[in-house]
Amino acid sequence: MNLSVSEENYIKSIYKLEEGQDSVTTNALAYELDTKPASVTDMAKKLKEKKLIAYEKYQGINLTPEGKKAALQIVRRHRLWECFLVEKLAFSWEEVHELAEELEHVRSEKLTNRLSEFLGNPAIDPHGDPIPDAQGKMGKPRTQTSLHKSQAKRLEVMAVSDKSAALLEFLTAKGIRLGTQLDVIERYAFDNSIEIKIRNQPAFTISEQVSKNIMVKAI
Amino acid sequence: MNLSVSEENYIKSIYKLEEGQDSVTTNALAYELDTKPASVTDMAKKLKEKKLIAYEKYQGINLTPEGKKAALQIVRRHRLWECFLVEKLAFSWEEVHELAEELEHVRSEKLTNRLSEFLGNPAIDPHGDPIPDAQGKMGKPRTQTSLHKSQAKRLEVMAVSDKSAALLEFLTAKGIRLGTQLDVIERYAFDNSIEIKIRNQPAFTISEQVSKNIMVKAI
DNA sequence: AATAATATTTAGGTAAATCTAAATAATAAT
DNA sequence: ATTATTATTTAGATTTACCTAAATATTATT
Ligand SMILES: [Mn+2]
Ligand SMILES: [Mn+2]
Ligand SMILES: [Mn+2]
Ligand SMILES: [Mn+2]
Repeated sequence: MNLSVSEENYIKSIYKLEEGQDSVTTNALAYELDTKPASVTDMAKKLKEKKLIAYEKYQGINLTPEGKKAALQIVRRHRLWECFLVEKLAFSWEEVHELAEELEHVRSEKLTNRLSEFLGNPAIDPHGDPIPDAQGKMGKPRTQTSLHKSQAKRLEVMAVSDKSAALLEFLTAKGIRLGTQLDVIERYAFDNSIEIKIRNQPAFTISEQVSKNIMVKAI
Repeated sequence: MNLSVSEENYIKSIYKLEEGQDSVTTNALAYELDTKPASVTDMAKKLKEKKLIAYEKYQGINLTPEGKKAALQIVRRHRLWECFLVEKLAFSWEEVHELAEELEHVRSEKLTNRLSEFLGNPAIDPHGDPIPDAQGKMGKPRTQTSLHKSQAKRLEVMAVSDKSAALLEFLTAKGIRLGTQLDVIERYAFDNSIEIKIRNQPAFTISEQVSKNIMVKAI
């Protein structure tokens, strides 16, 4: 199956939005891809024709097994390139998503597998997300719990779900990265903000929007 | 100046064909890009509009200084990725051109410069071609002499001008790579074939098509 | 159940990059 | 200097991936 760059971006976004939800909505996909609902409907017809998605008018979109397989290959390439950029070229985690968005479209299994090998077959990317293997097998995310929902007092940061440079820069500035351990000092019911503390540094408060996107594990 | 992938491929091909010639012909460019002359005329108008080429109906095509600058950046990315693939991912020289043809279109100066640094700022690519620096400065090819034209008896292979997998595989099979030293045993006027010998190995004969594409330096 | 609000699709269009076939210009051969 | 050949351009289509505006479905609210 030969996919265009645009088709690949759709497939990848559908895969992302499908998680949790039982089907992906036209508007959600348009928003995710920064395009218009009418364009999504057009592409949905095309991807259905190619048997990569199940789609009936007004019924939402789901990947077929074939579509999911394609999605996992794209995700694999995306995350491997992110690793490369961070580990070999010393990019920071907020710079790599955008570049990987382009590099992911170079379709060569040999290149992908050689790159993976070169990086030591990494299992997670710079944002804590698992990397599918050559067969498309991917471990479950190491945790599904956000700092926002977690009840624990002492936590370790396992992943970040929003990959915008804005959030990632903010976290870096606050000293929060993968593996960072922190204590929850206080939760404020009024705005769901959380006061946290890293090691011996002074405590500080983060908003709900931030804590929702930090995935944690109790320690 | 924001160029599409297609525009970049045109610019790069014009740059390549311009060398030696004083201008590039519609048909030559169509052949090089594996497209039709009518398409070239269309694109010529567009690139002229963007001031990347000088073009008048029936008069052939030349890069403007701006166009040349753009071309050198693309060539730089192409050749750096080729180095990466060969030196870090253990690809052979006949596999890398096609992959670099795609990777070259990821436009990020930061990525390009970091990649160059990671590779130790290489000066030549796996085919012996010089790599432009960040400013677009490129050393002259180390030699302009083909094995076909050279009069010398003892030579060193400096570059290969045809990047087709067919030729490169052939050369590899015959034990010819960059830096290989060889002796010319005989030149046959009938078909311009040449008998050569590498070290202690038995001599063999190569055709004119092959010897034309091997760039050499007398030693 | 009727109406309002929201979501989705359709109709009809645009821009980029290609194509084929036909027309025209430039060059080579008589 | 004609004529033939080759090169190039134009005219008119096609495909992909978008768009806006209008129509239609679905869902939520009275
Ligand atoms: Mn992408
Ligand atoms: Mn990532
Ligand atoms: Mn290319
Ligand atoms: Mn090369």
